[in-house]
Amino acid sequence: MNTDALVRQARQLFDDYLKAHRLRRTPERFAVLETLYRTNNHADAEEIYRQLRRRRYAISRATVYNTLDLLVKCELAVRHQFEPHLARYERAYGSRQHDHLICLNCRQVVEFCDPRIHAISTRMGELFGYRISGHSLILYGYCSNCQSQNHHAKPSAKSSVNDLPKSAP
Amino acid sequence: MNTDALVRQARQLFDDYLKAHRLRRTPERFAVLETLYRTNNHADAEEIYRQLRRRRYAISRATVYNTLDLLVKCELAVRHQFEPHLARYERAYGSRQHDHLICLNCRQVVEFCDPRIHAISTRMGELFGYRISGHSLILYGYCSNCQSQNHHAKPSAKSSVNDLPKSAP
DNA sequence: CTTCATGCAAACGATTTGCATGAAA
DNA sequence: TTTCATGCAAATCGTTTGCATGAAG
Repeated sequence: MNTDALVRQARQLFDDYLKAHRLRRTPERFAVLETLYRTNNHADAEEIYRQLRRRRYAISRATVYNTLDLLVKCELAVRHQFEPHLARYERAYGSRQHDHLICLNCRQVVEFCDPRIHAISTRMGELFGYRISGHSLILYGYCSNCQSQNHHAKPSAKSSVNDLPKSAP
Repeated sequence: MNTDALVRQARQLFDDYLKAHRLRRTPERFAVLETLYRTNNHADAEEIYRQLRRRRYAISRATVYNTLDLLVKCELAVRHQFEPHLARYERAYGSRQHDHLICLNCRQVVEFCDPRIHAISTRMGELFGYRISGHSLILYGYCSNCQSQNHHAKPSAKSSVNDLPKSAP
């Protein structure tokens, strides 16, 4: 998977979408798209904002948020809520549907696919008369690396107490 | 399932936990426990707070939050993040493990079980060398009732624009 | 009497919003 | 020239925190 080619295609799709919806094709919007598509996945708004700033690209947080919303709307991005108070974004074009496995200590995210999830969706939809439009499956645990070490060790520099989800696990 | 009996048992477990950890057995803490266990499930902190207030029980929001955290810690409650910016709590004693199906229009929550989820957890844990400690599966869709009506109709009085999760589906 | 939980109000932090400016069409 | 997106700062809102008071032990 050539990143440049992927970015070019995503740009084209975004351009088409903006045209079709009579929205403005501003450089800021394309900059956010490109940053998301070139960033290691699962970035939050602040990461995208800082990455653009690091490249001395002048943009405001508000525009980053607006554009991410737009990208979700046109299905070029997916929004995830892995933990409370922090939305993470992932590119949606050029990658197949998958779910996530998260390490509660180092927060590493692994992606996986399992056809049984789709089967469960369909089955429950029928059972309860719902028209299913999507799902979110997150497995929580400790990666092999963190299992060897002490789980209660300080999380890596980037993270803080608030980073660990209080939900689910 | 007799609610009174359930509450009594949960109270006992909480009492034991507080004693064992040398924490104070205050009336506020038991009031929150009881409210959670008597409330239709999936209540948020504000609902619990208002319910206590409605019964003219004087308590502060801070205490409600503190106690809910405590209940999660001692595994008498589970915290869910069905939507951004709002944690919901569910009693954990006296109900078996299950997952959730949520209507994107009326926000009704249905619970379901499917053994395949456990199988998936185990399989992925092995595959990636993770020790799995929990999971969260949420199916999003439209319930039969909301399918007949217009999905874009105003959500019910209690909810607002912000209520609909922007993530996942 | 000595903690420790409570209540209040202020602080927090991610996200949203209102409005004036400036760029896209 | 006419929108409409941007940038900024202020507002929002669920949740957390600091500190003085009061109750549990």
